[in-house]
Amino acid sequence: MTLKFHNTPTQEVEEFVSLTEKKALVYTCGPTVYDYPHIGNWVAYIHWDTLVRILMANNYDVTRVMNVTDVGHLTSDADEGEDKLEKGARREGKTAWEIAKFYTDDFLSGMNKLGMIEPQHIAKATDYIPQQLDLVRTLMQRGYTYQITDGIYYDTSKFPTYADFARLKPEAQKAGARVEINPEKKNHSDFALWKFTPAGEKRDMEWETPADLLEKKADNKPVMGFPGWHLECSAISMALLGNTIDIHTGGIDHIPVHHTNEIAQSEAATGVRFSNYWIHCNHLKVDSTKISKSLGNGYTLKDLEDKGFSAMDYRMFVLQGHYSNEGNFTFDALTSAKNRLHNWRNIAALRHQIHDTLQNDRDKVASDKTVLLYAAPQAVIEAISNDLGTPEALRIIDDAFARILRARLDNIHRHAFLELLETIDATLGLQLLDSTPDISDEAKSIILERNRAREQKDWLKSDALRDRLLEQGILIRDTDKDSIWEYKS
RNA sequence: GGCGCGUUGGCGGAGCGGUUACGCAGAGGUCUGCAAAACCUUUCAGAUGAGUUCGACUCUCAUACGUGCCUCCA
Repeated sequence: MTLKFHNTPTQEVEEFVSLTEKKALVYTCGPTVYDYPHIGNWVAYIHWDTLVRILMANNYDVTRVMNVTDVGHLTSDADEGEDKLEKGARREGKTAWEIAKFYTDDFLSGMNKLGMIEPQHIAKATDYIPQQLDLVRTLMQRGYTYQITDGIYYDTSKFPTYADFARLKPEAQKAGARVEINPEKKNHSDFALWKFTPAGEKRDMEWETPADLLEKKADNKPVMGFPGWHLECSAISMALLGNTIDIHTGGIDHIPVHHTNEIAQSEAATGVRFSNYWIHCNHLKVDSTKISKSLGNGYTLKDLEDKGFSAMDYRMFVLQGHYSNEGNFTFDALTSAKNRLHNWRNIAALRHQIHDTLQNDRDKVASDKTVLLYAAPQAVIEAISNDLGTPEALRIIDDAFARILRARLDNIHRHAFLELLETIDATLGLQLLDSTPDISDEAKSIILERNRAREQKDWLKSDALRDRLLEQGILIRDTDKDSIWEYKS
């Protein structure tokens, strides 16, 4: 099967060809762990989880790295702002290290709730300080750096293709820029590789700047410092995956600055292409407007849970939209997604109610319905392989489920049905199988008893038994042949 | 000023060059011991104007409106 992705540099949907056959090296720009992630942040990770799943469904051996930014991410890219971690630490009266640990753990637990496949490597920026310093050293030796008062900077004018990736037009951009320009910088787009701790300050997180990286030293005191944000992704990616990787993912906001800078510093250092494919997801709006702290619409998973929505409900909501489109979150839309997932679960639960022999299955192969059901898993994989077309995949699943719902239980091909459910869980991570356990033997015997009562037209008894099942969270609906149970919503 | 994304039926929101999304809500009906479900029907679907085409909601261009990025952010 052909895998295709929209590749940012070419702005086209391209066929995916990996560096090594059937192996995929993937790098995901991870969270800055200074606060709870909001639903907009999670959109990206849900899409990248789908990316990993569809690679695996196409038999790729995936090695994925996600960094955790636990140092150096400034609140402003004018390279003057505070470090987010240090700021968060002051806010909560803790050290930056404690803040990083707390929010990293919270992030990982969120990934788990959302049913994500954990990357093979979760790399903390602070664990890769030597590699980052090595990268600065290489860039220095190649003449790409210069030192000013507050740090060591990358000279973007030395990298001729700097503007290409994001199709930047530096002069035009300047006109509308809201950034204060650091007068010591040679070019507007130059960025800090390594920042010096300001004189007289002591940071929770700081490292000694190696002497050979400093242009000149006034005295013999160590110069403390910390990495600029862009440096870590390059250093970690190259350390764990090599100089060139297959796919680098991120949000669209990363295109003009973060990824542009990653490419500049990585390719200047190695002389080879940093990543063959760049996949970027669009942003999520809430109630048609941007997510921002001041509007109070940056809901967290916890906020959704408090309102009665699970992480999986939210995952369904995200999968309903395409990653390249701007999404719009509303609680009505989330309710729709929740209902859809609930309906799907009830359909998944039908597998407990089909009692087949192999012989039955063989007989059913002949019918058109079962043929269509057999085609569904492949169709789902194809849809997602085509530039992560999850909305199309959901449509295919709805189609297949509608056929199942209309069919009588003994007309459903159990094997094909199970295969479809397994494919859905493998590619979309909705955990339909895990979330739909069989009912208890007691409940089953109540259903049998009720069926006997119905045969005897003892409606009083049958309705009483139905109420008893309802108390256990089990709804019964009678069709002309079967009595089917469902989970109460 | 530059770079993007969007505009679909009562609401939210998809796919597709020629046929149903789906969810929520309303109305009528079929079926049913009842309930539920399912199914059928229904309320101007495709911002506007051109173009390509035998044929466009789907491709191209323009216009209008909305919205995001160009400080940190997914």
